[in-house]
Amino acid sequence: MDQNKKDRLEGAGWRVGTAEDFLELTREEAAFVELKLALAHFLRDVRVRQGWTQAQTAKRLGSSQSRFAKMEAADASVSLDLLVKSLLGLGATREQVGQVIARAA
Amino acid sequence: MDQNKKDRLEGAGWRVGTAEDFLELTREEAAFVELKLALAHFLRDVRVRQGWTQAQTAKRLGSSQSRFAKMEAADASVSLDLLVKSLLGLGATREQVGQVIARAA
DNA sequence: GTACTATATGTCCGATCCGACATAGTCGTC
DNA sequence: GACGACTATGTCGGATCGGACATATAGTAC
Repeated sequence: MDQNKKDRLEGAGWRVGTAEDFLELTREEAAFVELKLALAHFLRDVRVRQGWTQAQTAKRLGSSQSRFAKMEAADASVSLDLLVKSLLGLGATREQVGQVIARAA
Repeated sequence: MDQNKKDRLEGAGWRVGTAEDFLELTREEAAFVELKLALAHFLRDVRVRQGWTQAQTAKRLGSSQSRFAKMEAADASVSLDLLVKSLLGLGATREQVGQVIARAA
């Protein structure tokens, strides 16, 4: 974000900064959501790389399209358990999951 | 396990093999429990390294001694979410968590 | 053996999660 | 612009999780 836009927004009563600042997350809360986001993106990658739709993939996992969409969106209603189990269920390895979490992508 | 013992046990009606075979876990179920175990051990390491008791550590996290004991034991009633949040809450980094999951310890 | 501290196990109930369904967007193709 | 396939969002009932408490077990010092 450039400085002009920042100034304009702040002038209009917005606080501008990182998601952490904005939502006033603690360090560990921020780390946790980033971690979930990383897994969610990886989940999408895995699916898209196979050329599957959300509905197909969900069925394969015994879930529903809507929940799978929420997984990919790292929705607040999806747990780390569900994300990790889904990744493993789609063939990802423990090593891959760990690397994604550790940032290495 | 040596072959003699294996034979004796199987002769007595036991199936002998890995935990995976015994409990008939699928590959991803096995990977998931191993992953939880790794985090649970790491959690204990972190606590012990600081010289804290379970009760002290639990209080610090806003939890109870009994639940913390279950975390360290990777009890079935403990989620990945709780394990990861607890580790981050004790100061572990995302990178460390990822490495533990990826096996590198 | 008792007393004390630390850890483990069992249970309860309020909170959160998950599959399912409905429905609303989005993007092509005709 | 209507249709179709895909994805996103809202909600609900049943299932699972989590803090708390009680209690059991393990280890140590006296």
